[in-house]
Amino acid sequence: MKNKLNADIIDVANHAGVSPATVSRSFNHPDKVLLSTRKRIERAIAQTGYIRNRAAQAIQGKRSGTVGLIVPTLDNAIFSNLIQAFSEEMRLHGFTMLVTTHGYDLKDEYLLLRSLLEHRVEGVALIGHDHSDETYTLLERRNVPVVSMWNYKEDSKISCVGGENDQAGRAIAKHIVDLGHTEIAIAFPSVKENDRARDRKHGVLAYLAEAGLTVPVHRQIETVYSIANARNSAAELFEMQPRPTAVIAGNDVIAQGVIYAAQAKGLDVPNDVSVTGIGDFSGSASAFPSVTTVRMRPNKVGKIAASLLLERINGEDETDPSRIKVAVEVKSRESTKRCC
Amino acid sequence: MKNKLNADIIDVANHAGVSPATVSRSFNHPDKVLLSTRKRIERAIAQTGYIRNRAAQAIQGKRSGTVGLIVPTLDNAIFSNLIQAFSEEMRLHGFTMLVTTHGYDLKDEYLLLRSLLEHRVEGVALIGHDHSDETYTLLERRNVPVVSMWNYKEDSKISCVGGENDQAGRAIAKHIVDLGHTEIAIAFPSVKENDRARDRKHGVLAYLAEAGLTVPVHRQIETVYSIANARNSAAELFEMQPRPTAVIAGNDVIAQGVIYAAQAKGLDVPNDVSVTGIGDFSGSASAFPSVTTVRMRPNKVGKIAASLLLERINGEDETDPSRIKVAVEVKSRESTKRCC
DNA sequence: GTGAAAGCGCTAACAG
DNA sequence: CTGTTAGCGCTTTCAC
Repeated sequence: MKNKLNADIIDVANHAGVSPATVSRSFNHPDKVLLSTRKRIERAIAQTGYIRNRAAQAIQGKRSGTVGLIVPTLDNAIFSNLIQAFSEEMRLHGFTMLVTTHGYDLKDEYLLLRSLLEHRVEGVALIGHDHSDETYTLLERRNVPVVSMWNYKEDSKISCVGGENDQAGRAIAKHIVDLGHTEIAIAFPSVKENDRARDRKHGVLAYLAEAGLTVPVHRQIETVYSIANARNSAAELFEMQPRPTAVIAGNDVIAQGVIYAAQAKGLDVPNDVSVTGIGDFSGSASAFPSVTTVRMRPNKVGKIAASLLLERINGEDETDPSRIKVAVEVKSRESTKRCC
Repeated sequence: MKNKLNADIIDVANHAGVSPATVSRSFNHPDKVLLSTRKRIERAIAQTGYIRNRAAQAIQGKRSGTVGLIVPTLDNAIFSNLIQAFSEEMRLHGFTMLVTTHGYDLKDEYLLLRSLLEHRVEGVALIGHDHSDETYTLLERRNVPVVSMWNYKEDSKISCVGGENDQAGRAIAKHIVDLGHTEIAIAFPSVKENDRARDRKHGVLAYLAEAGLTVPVHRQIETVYSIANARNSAAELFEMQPRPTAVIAGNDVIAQGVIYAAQAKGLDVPNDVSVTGIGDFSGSASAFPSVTTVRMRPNKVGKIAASLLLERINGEDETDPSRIKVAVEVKSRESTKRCC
């Protein structure tokens, strides 16, 4: 009964005068242990300063108590809400989250997945549907519970929870068209390896086309995901003749950049130009002017995705993918106005 | 040599015609294995689809390949940059990050720390210096490499990397005083269990006091960390008589909310009122008006903290805490102007 | 340079 | 309800 630096289950057992198995049981099946012995064990745990070793537990081929999350980036607000919601739900159920970022590089994503699997995560959450073949193959081969967040897709290979980004694009385009705008510009991030942005952009352009409106290439700007970049890239938009009366941005951060760019040119939003985002990030409703956008409900998505994943983790058999659609909805606010 | 679902090291060994020990070695001490056998093993790995089991590795009492990160929240931009930088550096060195959030509840933080230790993280990163006694005790008792990010403190119990938040507060207060403002208001988050906010606020008030300025209580508003809340809480500020000519906010998000509140009241920033933040979050420089703030260099802090932690993890002996001060610097921008 | 064998800390049967 | 036993998958001496 030496005083090791880090007590193990045997030390605790000795201290409590029981066998290691009983200590183990009191953790994993407390109902199968007499209350009095459980008390004794608890005291022994406190005395020895014992902390369970999940690694030793995980090695039994069972629960590691972890889930993996792979996101493109943590560096901005996009995924913050989603991750927070997902994380909280997971924690509520006793899971710890391993988080990694691939910086929109799907080659990297595969490597990250591998490393998560090395840690024997019990489930994996990804963003969207653009993943490398290797990623999909590995997922299937290992038969890991997995869920894709943020984009609903009717025929997704894996379970998914999210809004229809295509619909989001159409909806916001409709909003602008309904307001009578015809001189329209768009500002989107790169759609490479990013199905969310691609779907949104496609939805916007498709709706506009159906409405008989085309957006000339010089009015389609591409910008990376930051207010600064969006503001810079958008500046040129307001020098064109004729000046666009509406700018549809791929997300709220870009929209905010566009608004700043307009204001810096002395233009008023929405009187001189209407601007829309997609996402309804926290802050968009409180900005001045508040930003018209499409609500995507990241909290809901994160929470549902976590539940779905937990179900899969605890479930016996792997059924077909579940797909849960979270409704998107245009939030009309101060940054848009009837045209001209 | 059956085709198990998930190959283990023995399957690989059989496939390669070597012993498990050699396979293990080729992972952990590749230089101790003949190149030719290593090749053979690699092929076997590919064929079997083997993925290392870190849990089994960690159980040897050695490397788990993980580090833990405990932050107050992921839900907003504050820590995004910091986390991203920290995470990237860790990943570069082969570590995977376990992330948890405590929602500014230090009781919870302790529990989270315990759960991270259950997973045998090799090191832990925390935010700031406000932690429960239990947390500090546990850290010391287990002798876990640990680093505190985001606030420099000369006499911290544990290693730390960050700017001096007290100085940040003083610096921004000086900026406002130098511009001739005397009717000053402040808008800060709760300083309970949050040493960063407390130090900043203290710095601001201390500097103002030294300059002979006091901020009456009704001009000290408390707001939670969001643009929406800040905007709401700040609204009353602009109804007071005399109206403050400057508002010092505890961070950039709150500053942005204050700016919107002012604009919504028809006030011009900075002509009617100057507003400052602290933090220089991404976006603050590109806002319109751009926000005068104090640069805290989250990327630098995150990266340095990671390096420090890695040093500790790899280092033989635990020396005294290292403390690295990252210089803070006022960024004077459009949201502030000489008074009256 | 490689293999055999003895655990790492814990859990899941199986007895009792 | 509790103890005994036999591993989980891997790493690390120690021989060879």
